[in-house]
Amino acid sequence: MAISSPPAAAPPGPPIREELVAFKRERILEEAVVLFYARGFTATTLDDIAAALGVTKPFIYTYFRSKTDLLAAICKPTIELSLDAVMRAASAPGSPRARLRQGVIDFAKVVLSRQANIAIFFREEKSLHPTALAEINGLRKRFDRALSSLLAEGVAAGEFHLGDTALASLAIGGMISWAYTWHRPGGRLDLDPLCAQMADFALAMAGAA
Amino acid sequence: MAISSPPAAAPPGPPIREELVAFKRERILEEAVVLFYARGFTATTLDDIAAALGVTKPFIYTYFRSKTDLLAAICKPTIELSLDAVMRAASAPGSPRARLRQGVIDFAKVVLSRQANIAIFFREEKSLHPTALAEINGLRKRFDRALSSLLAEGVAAGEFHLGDTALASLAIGGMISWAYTWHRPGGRLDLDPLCAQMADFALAMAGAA
DNA sequence: TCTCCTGGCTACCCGACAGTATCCGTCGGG
DNA sequence: CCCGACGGATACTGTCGGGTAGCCAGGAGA
Repeated sequence: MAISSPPAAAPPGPPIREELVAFKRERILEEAVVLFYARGFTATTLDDIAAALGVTKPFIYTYFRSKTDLLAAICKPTIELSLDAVMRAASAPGSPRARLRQGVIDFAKVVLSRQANIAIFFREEKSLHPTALAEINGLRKRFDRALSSLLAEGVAAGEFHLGDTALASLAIGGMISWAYTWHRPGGRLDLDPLCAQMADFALAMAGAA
Repeated sequence: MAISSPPAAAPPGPPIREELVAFKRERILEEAVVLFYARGFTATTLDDIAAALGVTKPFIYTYFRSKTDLLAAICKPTIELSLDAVMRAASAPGSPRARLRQGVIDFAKVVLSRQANIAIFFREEKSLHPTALAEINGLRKRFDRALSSLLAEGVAAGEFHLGDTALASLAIGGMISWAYTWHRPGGRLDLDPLCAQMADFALAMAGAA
């Protein structure tokens, strides 16, 4: 289901060759993230990305079908990681309280460690191919549902106190997601205490005082 | 020699003419918001906007200097309204608790009623002229400071319980701002109850249980 | 050393869009 | 009934960026 695989890569190819291809793709993505984040998607040309890599435009075209394909490859895996974080929390053992705390921490870590990717997704959503956008929005729906049902579980267990779990999941998700807007790596707070405080806020919102 | 018709719009110009100009500017902005919101800034051409208004491109150029000027005129007043909401709350009489509640409600109303403008700002930030962006970011700084000091006041009064008021103001501001992402007018919840619930979340985060 | 063949580069095309120079119809005033 | 001015349209230009066709270098095998 490789959303963006090299057009003419033979599946049973030589072993090392595949790794080379993967490595090149990864380097292209890295540089693209830096530039898209700094200048925006449309303001960044493929020539810019190629120049940053010390290659030329056709090089990129041998590893990605199009500019929007590149964008999708930046956004989708990051959203998948966010979903993973909350899914893990939803299906883990332990009290809803502990699981919510851990889920929020893991999700916050994804947001903060892949800040640029997150920012690019939310800013450039409109530039994604409709199909890719639909896939990603499916992931986001599952994210909200998982968080919401974890909250509902906590309410049923008497640990949380809130009326509208769907709204609360949007509020909690929003509070964390928003961090891509203001977080500056190497700022006043380190990653771990920051995530811990966010988790405290989330627990407060859930009425787990 | 009272030549009574200044060629360009002079401050003491004719009375009704000014209103006409303001009206045309407003209509242009309205249509631009709709299109920028739906398709994105760079994907929308000035010809598109002109067509939606039933006019042509030079018409727009007589009321706005450039495409980015149009963008600034969409974003800045909306951010000003947000700042107003929290400034009013900060300098109002009453308990910190009541003022935080009201401030959050007012701010949420700005976000939800001008959802498209907010979305455009956060998505197209990079397309703003650096000067305009700097002005807007100044407003946002003041927003955070005002909210943060209201929280500090509540802590001093013993009504709120939290350690880091600066972080809390980012978290609360983020939770509300994020609503532009998911709110659908005419959805499950009406405006007023929605804002009220957001205010409850904010109070919970402030430790005002 | 000759010859494929693969991977990357040079050089180009084409469409699109911001911004502008110029023209035209209309309307008020004399 | 003419004149001048103004609002707006038509039509053009310059530029820029995504995407592609075709060439060339260099290594591996014979």
